[in-house]
Amino acid sequence: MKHLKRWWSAGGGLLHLTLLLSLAGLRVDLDLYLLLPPPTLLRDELLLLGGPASSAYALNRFSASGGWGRAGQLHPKGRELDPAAPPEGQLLREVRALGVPFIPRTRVDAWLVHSVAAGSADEAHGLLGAAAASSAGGAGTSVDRGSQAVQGGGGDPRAAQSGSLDAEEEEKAPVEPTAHVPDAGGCASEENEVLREKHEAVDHSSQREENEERVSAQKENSLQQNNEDENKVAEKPDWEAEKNTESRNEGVSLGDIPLPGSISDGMNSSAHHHVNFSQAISQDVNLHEAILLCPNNTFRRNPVTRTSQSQEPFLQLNSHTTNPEQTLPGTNSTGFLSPVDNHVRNLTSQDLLYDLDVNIFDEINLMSLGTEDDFDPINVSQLFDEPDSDSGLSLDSSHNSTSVTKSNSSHCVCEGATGYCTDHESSSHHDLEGAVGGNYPEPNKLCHMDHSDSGFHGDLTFQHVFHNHTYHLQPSAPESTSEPFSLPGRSQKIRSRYLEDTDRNLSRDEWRAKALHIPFSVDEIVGMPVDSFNSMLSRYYLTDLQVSLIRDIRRRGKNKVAAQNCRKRKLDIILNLENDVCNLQAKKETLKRERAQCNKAINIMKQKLHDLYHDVFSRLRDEEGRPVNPNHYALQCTHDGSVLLVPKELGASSHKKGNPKGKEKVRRN
DNA sequence: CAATCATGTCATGGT
DNA sequence: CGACCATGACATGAT
Repeated sequence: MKHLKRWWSAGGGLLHLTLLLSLAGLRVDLDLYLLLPPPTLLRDELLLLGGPASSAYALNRFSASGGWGRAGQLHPKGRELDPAAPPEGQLLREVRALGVPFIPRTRVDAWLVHSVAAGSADEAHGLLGAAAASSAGGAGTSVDRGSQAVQGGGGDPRAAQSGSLDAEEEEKAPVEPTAHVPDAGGCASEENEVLREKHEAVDHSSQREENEERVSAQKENSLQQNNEDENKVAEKPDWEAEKNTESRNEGVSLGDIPLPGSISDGMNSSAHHHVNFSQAISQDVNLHEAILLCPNNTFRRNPVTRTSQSQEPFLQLNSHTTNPEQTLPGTNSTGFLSPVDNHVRNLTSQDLLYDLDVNIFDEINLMSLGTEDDFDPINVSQLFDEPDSDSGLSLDSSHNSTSVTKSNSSHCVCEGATGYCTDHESSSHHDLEGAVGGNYPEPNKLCHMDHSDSGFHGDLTFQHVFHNHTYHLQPSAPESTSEPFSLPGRSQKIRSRYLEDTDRNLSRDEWRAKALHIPFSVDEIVGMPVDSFNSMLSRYYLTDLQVSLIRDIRRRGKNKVAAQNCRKRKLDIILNLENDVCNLQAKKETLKRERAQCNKAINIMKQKLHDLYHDVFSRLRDEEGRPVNPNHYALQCTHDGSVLLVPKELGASSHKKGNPKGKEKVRRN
């Protein structure tokens, strides 16, 4: 869908509209053909792409009316497609002239049609009829594949039967993921068996070589495209577009499901039709791996669930798109249909499966991208080995899940599905966004998934597909009680991963919460009032581990804030004390200065008094007219204000006796 | 490489 | 008694 968006944003016009419709036709056909979201979702996707709503609805009406027009030409199973349609070579040229990268998938379909047309007419009618019925069914018409085949084809009942058979066997096939390519026949319908028999005379070895070359050539371009996707993700936070991208890729990916392992044979036969399907082959292989892996991953973990809940094929998902809750049990593919407006933050086992599967299909998309256009083996190897990648964390080295994906763009889908993000993270963490504040459609009981015992040790590709999911749950056990990487046996990559996350403002608790799929943000957990917090815990089905982690997060968060406040307070106190010290020191200096001034004034007063004293004595005269000696006499003031001249030796005694003996009144001259 | 700082976390006590 | 807060002590990473 990002291609769609690119084209859409590149310019409007009838050409683009036609192209969109064509692609939509392909998508819708894939939807019906491969049990992908119905055209209603396509409408939403187009809306989310930013295109005019009228166009989206026009698409819906268009598809509902069955008028696929060019879509029918694009897709060999389209309603208007007939054997007289232009050869796929011309078709592909036309499409390529429009810049449509769906060529590979179209090739496959075109090949399928041509193969069927060249072979059994009844089979062709069966397939085409089913496809035509699918197209005629229009947007939003949720019909299971079998009924489609019966209704549309009207002829070959095997087509209808094959629909359900495919769906069932698609779930069973993943039991042996490593043998998916040859075992893809497990998903094969009877038509495909016929096709396989029809083309098995072709040289397989040469085809493999050609495929390998094609794969490497395509993978070189894939990473470039992937980088473009990442850039687009970085500059485009809306997860819807990425979801659409994933959906498109899934559509392309899943589109190859009905073309089982025999498709390689079919590709060989396609040479008769002058069509190079090697690209489609590589795509088909990877996508088939993906589709095989998807249910395998989910059900491998819980075989009981697989047998008890997953009996419904994918088509059930498709038929219940408008009511996703009904499609949930055991069908992890609900991730495709994750409605945006579902209830937020209901953590369920299906939600976990949803994340799981979405991540898986993210990887699938990566692979399909890698095989679709460009592919760089070196980059891909880095993609698997790079510890700094974003989408996953391999917590358990025993899983060999060291591969870390760079398919950030696809991971945005998860975030988009959940639609709740509190962190200022780069798009690289979008695969985890759902963990914190996720959008979960139904509050079922949480299924604590333990991927550690999944025992999956597939090849690198499969590890790549699975590593995200090992990440989700690995930290759960030790995480609640210790640091993410405090255990001595932990991988260094965990540490680097964690440090990376912390560098991106992803706190430890956020990291833990995401790891345990806590459906609340750390801020919520910490800042929520206690009543709301308790009611929240009671409202959601959370495991003890999750509750414990949530409480720990709350405790740590509050204590962290308290510690910050405490330190801030302490610093304030220290600063205040320092200010007090400064103030007191300044006051002390001031007092010192005042004291000095006072002393100086006192001295001045003393001097003046002394001068006055001597001046007074110099003016005094005794009875004989002689100057009074100040050493023998002293001046003494009385209460009435008179001044007496008292002899010093008599001063003390006179003080006792009252009136001095030789007391005289001072006479001023 | 040690010292210092900043921050998170835990334990503990008080409210 | 539980929740919350304050704070000392410790660990760890950064500078």
